[in-house]
Amino acid sequence: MAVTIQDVARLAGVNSSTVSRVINGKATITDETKAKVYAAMQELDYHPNSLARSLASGSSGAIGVIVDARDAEAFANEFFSRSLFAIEKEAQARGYHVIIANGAQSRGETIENLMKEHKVDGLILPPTTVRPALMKTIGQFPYVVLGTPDTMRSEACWVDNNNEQGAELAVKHLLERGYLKIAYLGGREKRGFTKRRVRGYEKNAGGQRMVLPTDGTAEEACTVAREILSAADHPDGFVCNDNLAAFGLLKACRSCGLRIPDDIGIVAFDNYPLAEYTDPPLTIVDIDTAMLGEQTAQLLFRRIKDSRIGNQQIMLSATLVARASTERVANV
Amino acid sequence: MAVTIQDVARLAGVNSSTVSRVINGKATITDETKAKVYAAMQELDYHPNSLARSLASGSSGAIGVIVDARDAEAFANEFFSRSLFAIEKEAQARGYHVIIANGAQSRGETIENLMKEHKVDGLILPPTTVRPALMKTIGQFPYVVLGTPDTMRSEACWVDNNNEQGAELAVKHLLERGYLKIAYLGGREKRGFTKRRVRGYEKNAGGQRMVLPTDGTAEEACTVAREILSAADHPDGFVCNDNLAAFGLLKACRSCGLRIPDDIGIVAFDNYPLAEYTDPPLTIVDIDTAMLGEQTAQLLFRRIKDSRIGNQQIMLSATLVARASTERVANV
DNA sequence: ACTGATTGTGCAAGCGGTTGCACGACATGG
DNA sequence: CCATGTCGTGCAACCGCTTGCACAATCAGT
Repeated sequence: MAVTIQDVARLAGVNSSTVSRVINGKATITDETKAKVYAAMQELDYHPNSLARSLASGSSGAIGVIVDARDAEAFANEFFSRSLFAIEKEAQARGYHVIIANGAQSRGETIENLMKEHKVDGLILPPTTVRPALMKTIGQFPYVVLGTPDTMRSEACWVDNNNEQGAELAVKHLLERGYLKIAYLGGREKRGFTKRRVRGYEKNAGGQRMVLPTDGTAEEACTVAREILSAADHPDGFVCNDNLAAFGLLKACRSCGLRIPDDIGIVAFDNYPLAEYTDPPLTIVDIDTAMLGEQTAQLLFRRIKDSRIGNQQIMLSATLVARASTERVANV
Repeated sequence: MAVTIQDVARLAGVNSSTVSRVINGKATITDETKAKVYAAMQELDYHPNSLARSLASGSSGAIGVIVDARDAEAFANEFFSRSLFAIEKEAQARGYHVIIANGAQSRGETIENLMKEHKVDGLILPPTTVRPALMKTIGQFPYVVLGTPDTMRSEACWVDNNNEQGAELAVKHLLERGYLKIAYLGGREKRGFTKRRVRGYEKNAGGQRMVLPTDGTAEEACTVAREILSAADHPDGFVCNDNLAAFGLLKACRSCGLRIPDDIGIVAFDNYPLAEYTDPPLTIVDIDTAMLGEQTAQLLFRRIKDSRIGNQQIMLSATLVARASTERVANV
């Protein structure tokens, strides 16, 4: 049916192995022969069958990106999408394909299959999948975790942004701007990255600790915030775990008649395009998701190429982008 | 190195072809033999090499999803992400993998390679890739366009939501609520889906036509809206091309001292989680992206299974979700 | 009991490439 | 001028699985 390497060889008057070598540049070939082969390929519109090539060469030419998504939200979140974009870019530059797979429903099965059935040469995993059981089977295989795993933190191979340091930036900024009583709003407290952000918050909040976890929705953030803000000595500064929490908080402030940034200061995590279009625009802790994806992919490809490269941990730092939601003149 | 089908066959005391048949259920096999084979597979922790399997069987077991993204935004947009989630779900249910690839930089090359190198059994394409040249090569191959192509609209195979009807809903809703002068804000007018939305707007706006295209950013929407709103007889109803436009418009209204929904009514396209958390919450035209992805994937798999299934066009309808941004009592 | 259909399994030829080994041709050095 | 290298290409095995064909064994029908 399709045109094979044999057809090309026949037309070019050489052996198929020569054609293979021309394609892969794996040996010294006369310019004359090369020309004949190229001409034949052109004429027949030859495209090597990547399946056959993979089988013979032992590498699939693809990497797998596992997502842990029970619902569409995780797929849709900016963090994942933007990282994925960067990952795909790195992969394409190296002639690799990206297979995405949802690992949520199938506890590890998907991941192991991708690996054991030779479908991918390497894997990018979400932190939740890092468990001793899985690591035992996957340990020898090229993988990188995108995020900090809760367990096996110092053994696993991962790339993450520094959530703890990000939260520190946020708290310091609020204090500098003259806010006195700082709370942390949003996020499921059990989640790894929330825990680390909370830790960064605690370290710098000067002994105070007011952590207000939610179920992750804007709605609950609003409810929780409203309750807190109705108390007499409510906080005047908030670090929000994400944009949803910030939106809920904004709504709560409106309904309580509190003004931002005069009465309340707000810093939110994540660089969300719309965070600049709230009223007022939100000061944010910027997570460079593109860089994150890029670094993760680069590390993975390094490990695919050279299996001796051991596990390493890369921590990228976050930066603060000040906007109007904390624009209070200090110590008024 | 890895355990092969031969190893299993040897241990089970049968021929490798029997093992193959057991795995694929392609023939009648004694229960006894089956049991032996399963036991051997278990004992050796056998995983069939999908590469070899694909080569022999002629199908890769993967579908490709092409994204047309110059920047990360397209990847990050809800539309794409949520559809992708649904597509992956359908694929996983059928034992297929999903390969994503950015087709933006490489005009068609990526797409053709995916197909011609037998890397995928089918493709989901963005509307922008539908060109006669590409269709000539891809026409015989199972594909579905996610969105309405501008050219070859009636020949190509696609699934889309009804943007025209969605815009009609929006305009009718505004008129019913007593808004009189309706404008369309946002979107690059050249883009296919924007064009169709504008058409739906025009049909129902009762002869008036005020279309305000932008470069797609919230910033420009804000600038454009501010200018329009400063005129004496400015519009009192807006259909926004997306949430970014709506956010820009909200900001413009604030700065002009116009109140929503009393002075201005707003309907925005797309079901964005935060659209409920603006001030006031936005009335939206809900595009069911999950359904869109699902239908697209299902159609693709039907075509993969049965190559005689011709090109078809599926149009899903949009629904309106009324919220406070249009909550004006009619004819006050 | 004999023939023909059915069932269960083995054999071996692919699927379309890659790659170690071999070998002839030509260049180089003593 | 012969021994020794290097270069360019062909040969054939192999990657691990699928599948058409063959064949022995079992079963049903008359």
